[in-house]
Amino acid sequence: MSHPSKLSSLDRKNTCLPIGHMPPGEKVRMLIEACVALRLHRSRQRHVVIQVLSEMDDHPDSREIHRRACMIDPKISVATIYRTLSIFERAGIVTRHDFGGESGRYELASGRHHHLVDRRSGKVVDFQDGTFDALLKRVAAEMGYDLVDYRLELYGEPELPAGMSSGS
Amino acid sequence: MSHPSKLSSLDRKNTCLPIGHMPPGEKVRMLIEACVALRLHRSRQRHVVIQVLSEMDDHPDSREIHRRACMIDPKISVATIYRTLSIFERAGIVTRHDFGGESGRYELASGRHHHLVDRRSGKVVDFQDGTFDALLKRVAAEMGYDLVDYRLELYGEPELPAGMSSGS
DNA sequence: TTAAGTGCAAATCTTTTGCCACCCT
DNA sequence: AGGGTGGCAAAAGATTTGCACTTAA
Repeated sequence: MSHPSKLSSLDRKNTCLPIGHMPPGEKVRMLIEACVALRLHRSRQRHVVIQVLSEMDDHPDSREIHRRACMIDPKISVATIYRTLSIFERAGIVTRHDFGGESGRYELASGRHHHLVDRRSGKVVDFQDGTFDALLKRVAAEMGYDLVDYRLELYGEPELPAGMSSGS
Repeated sequence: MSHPSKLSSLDRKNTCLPIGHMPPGEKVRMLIEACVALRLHRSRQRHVVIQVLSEMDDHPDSREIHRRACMIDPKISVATIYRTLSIFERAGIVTRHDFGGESGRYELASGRHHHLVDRRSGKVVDFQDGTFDALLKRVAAEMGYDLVDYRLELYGEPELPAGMSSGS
């Protein structure tokens, strides 16, 4: 707890940023705004992370995010990456997933959507479907619970259009 | 890969053992049978793990499983626990989950069911619902994928029957 | 007999932290 | 000025692995 910052009040908020498919530049602006709201210093490193996050369209792990950050600022440390991601996660700016099992993978929190992991390539496809929310809320209620959150991940193999050589 | 064993052929099979709510003794018998099928030596330690797995009705992590195993055989090592669980997982005998984030949690693979994590107590409630399978298969197909597997976890807070003091 | 299995400790890997210098506000 | 921050390296925690010894088949 050497870096408690003043997140306490903004901790655990459920709001997601209204980031759909806006251009990176706009995301950057929005993330900086979020930092201002959080009363975080706008340090050079923080800005680098923001830039990396804004340009992501996949779900990289911490190591990969660090690598990308290093391409902008070669001396940024892993600790900073972890600390920043951790703060951003608690503030609801990014979401951390545990897809494979190895290391956590991140993405910008952008409203409710789900993931389909391509077992062949490891790629993650995002998709939306409002059907689940109501259905799952009902399921939880039947067991006596208020649905706070849920995780839904599909694992699939790409359908082969016709006869194609399959790997492996 | 110093212990490749002969799992290769039985690797990645999708079949789950038909273990519903059968008594522990029967589970033990069934797991031993599975070991025979896998051509695994029936060592003392392996039997201890089987016994522990058979008596579980929760979702303990490796450390907890080791602790329980130690109550039967105090000299069983963590390495053995990990190695055995790993083999069992690859053979489809147990399933490993990443609920919290800390360490993996295990359970006997017993057909399709889902989890609702009680945010208040950390307890995990299992439930079944055949509705999802067809629905998700369709969703995946719409994106051009064959649904191989999926993960669905609900996080909820227990509904308070009436007026009760809430924690936090 | 002999390959699989085990224990132990060291090695990996990911993520967190203590400490101190430094920069943003 | 002063507290939030970043870097570095050590720490922590989970899981894996090399090696020599046991043991099931």
